[in-house]
Amino acid sequence: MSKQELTILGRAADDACCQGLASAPLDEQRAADLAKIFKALGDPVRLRLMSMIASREGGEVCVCELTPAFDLSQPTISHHLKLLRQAGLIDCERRGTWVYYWVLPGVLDRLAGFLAVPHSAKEPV
Amino acid sequence: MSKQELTILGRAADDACCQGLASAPLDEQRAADLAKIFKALGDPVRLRLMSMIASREGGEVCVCELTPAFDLSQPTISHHLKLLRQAGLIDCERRGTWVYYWVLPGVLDRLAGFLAVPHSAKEPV
DNA sequence: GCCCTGAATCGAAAAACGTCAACATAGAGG
DNA sequence: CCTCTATGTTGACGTTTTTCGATTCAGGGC
Repeated sequence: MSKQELTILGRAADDACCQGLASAPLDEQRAADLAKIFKALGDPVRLRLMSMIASREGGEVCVCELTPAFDLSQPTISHHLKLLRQAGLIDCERRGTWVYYWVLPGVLDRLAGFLAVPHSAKEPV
Repeated sequence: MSKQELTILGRAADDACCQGLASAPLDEQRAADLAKIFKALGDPVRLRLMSMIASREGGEVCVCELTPAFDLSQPTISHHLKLLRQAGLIDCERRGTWVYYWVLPGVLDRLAGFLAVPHSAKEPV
């Protein structure tokens, strides 16, 4: 359950951190990988899910706490969580009856690093 | 041509920078505003467009330089540029026959700040 | 004025997406 | 084993998105 295409996209975000959006034109492959990540964040429900998970003390949230926060059916939430997982943003683990989700460490920081031009690159001092 | 809904979404990203994704669960409104921005970046073509514009020495690119970089029709590129503009990420100006695009200053940094948890908030030291 | 070039808009078709109801699966606890 | 609860999966449907060709608009030059 916890291994999907995390590696690929994780790598994508990883590489991306070292060559930001504004440092050079993206090649098609990297653009495709990164677009998948941004697309995952490009939905209000998924953004809120991410926020609920990321802001959680302890880093983990049970699905049973996420679902009732929305006016959506349980399968829909499950579907959104799956997309976030396939984008390499979160992962999950079943523990008895419940499933817990957490944000993969470093992903958000790498993504932020990709967006923000490294200060040094901006101002050569 | 240069004033669309830039203000609204620009504000959204602005507020967001002060209350990151991981600091507290996003309310519906902010989630919707921010999702629009991420959705704009959630397409390979638009990501490449953003990158081509952002990485440009001088900060400006003529559409006539962007269009031939893709295997897509001119109207399609024009449409993607419009979406990026409506998301508050770029702006443009006509100069004679040509139209030039640039990345709105600070937008990418604010977005990055929204994603990356402020270091201080992470480690209270 | 007329035409030419660059870019945006319009209208339509195909593909992708978000959502649900129905069903399937995984554990816990009898 | 049977049942109950918590999640994931499937199939379908309406909406949105992506893309194009055709058209329109804006300026420059004749």
